[in-house]
Amino acid sequence: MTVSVENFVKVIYKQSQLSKADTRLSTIAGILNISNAAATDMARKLASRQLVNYTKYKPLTLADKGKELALKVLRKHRLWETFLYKTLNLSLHQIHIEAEQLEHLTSDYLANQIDHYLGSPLTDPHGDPIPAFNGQIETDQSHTQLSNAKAANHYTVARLSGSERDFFEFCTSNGLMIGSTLWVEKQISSPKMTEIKTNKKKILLHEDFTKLIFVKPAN
Amino acid sequence: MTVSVENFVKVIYKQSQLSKADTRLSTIAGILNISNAAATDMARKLASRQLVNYTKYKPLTLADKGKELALKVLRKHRLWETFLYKTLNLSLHQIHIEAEQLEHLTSDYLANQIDHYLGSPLTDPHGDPIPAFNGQIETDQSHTQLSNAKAANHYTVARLSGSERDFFEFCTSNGLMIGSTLWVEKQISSPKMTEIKTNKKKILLHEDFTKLIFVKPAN
DNA sequence: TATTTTATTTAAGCTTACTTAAATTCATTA
DNA sequence: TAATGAATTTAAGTAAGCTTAAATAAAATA
Repeated sequence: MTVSVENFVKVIYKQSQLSKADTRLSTIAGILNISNAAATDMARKLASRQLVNYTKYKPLTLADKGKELALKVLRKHRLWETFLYKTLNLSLHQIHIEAEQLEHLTSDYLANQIDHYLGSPLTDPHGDPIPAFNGQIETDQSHTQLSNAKAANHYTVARLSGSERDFFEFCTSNGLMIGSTLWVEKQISSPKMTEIKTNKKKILLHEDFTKLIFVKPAN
Repeated sequence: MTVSVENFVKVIYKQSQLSKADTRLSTIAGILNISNAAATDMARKLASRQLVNYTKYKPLTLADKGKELALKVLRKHRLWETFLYKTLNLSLHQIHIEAEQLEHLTSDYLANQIDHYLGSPLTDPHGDPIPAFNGQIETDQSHTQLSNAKAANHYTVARLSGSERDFFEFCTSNGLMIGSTLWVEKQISSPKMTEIKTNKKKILLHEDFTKLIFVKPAN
């Protein structure tokens, strides 16, 4: 499998998992930074290889083999992130950058060795679930975006699903780490913002960030 | 830089370092498992990019930029080998297999982090020198191939420069590891073989292996 | 030195993964 | 429902990295 093919199915998979799933061709092409024409081409080719279900003018979906491949790539990505975080202490942003490359040239054998070394973790340092060797993946339905959290409630940070350096630096410097608790002061509707309290600090967060922060009710 | 380009300059560099340096086009093509025509093509292209010195019908040599690139790739390869050996305990053969892939998708930043984590080692687990960030590389002239060692002398194993599983498994199971000492009993000329003694065991080694085992006089 | 063998190059062609530009289909809305 | 605009597809073309087959140059040998 080439890097292009792996990224293509990976992006479709990730898009299909979002609350607002959008797997239209132009969306996929946009994320991959290729032309729509190139995406059409790839879609047809991968359909002939039974990786993608492709009907002209319809959104793309993954066939079984394509989903399997996407999960394999995602597994390698997240195992690398966890491994680099633990051994080399790279930042949340940096592990993503490096894993984005390494995921494509990692053998199943090496992935399993890393998994074993780490004690088969269920999530990576961003809180994203790590698919098992057989493709099984935990999908905790109790997670909600901070933008949808209810005011006057305690929550625990469960996932930081951004990929930009600014986002991670903001989170790190404001104590928004996996496992930390926060209090939702209030939700503001226009522009969509959320006021929260962490460790005595009050922070006003724009939707751009609250959509990327997943929380679950604190026990 | 693509994988093909990196491998091309890497192979030229490694060939140029051998005692019997052979950088003819067909030799390079053979190692890379591509046709001579493909190698000619690549040589011309890389010459135009100032990576390779190419004169029709002449052996290939590296230009400064090409040597720099080769050393960068080699550095990443050997850092990965050392890292995987230390953290994951992979075998001497396995670290080579994995590093062969990872070397191409590793940022300079990540390589430096690995280097720092390892305490800037001078050699990898096979005894091969690790180029520094600036391209400096140790070339210990006191190493000789076991096939050229003098009979009735003590030596220390300094490098195991093969890449096949069989070779490493043989060395491992016969106590031929970096740093272990051996006594050269005698050299046999036809067929070229070497009789050695390690830890009470006597072993008769064929040139196929003794050419790959580098030793230095034991102190 | 002439001939043969071997190495290298040239030529033509293929696949992957892209591009831009034009044509077509779909969805929306007047 | 007909027109408009956006999304998608088709068409034509490019670069990288290969292939095989034929032509040519270099090296070896008689």
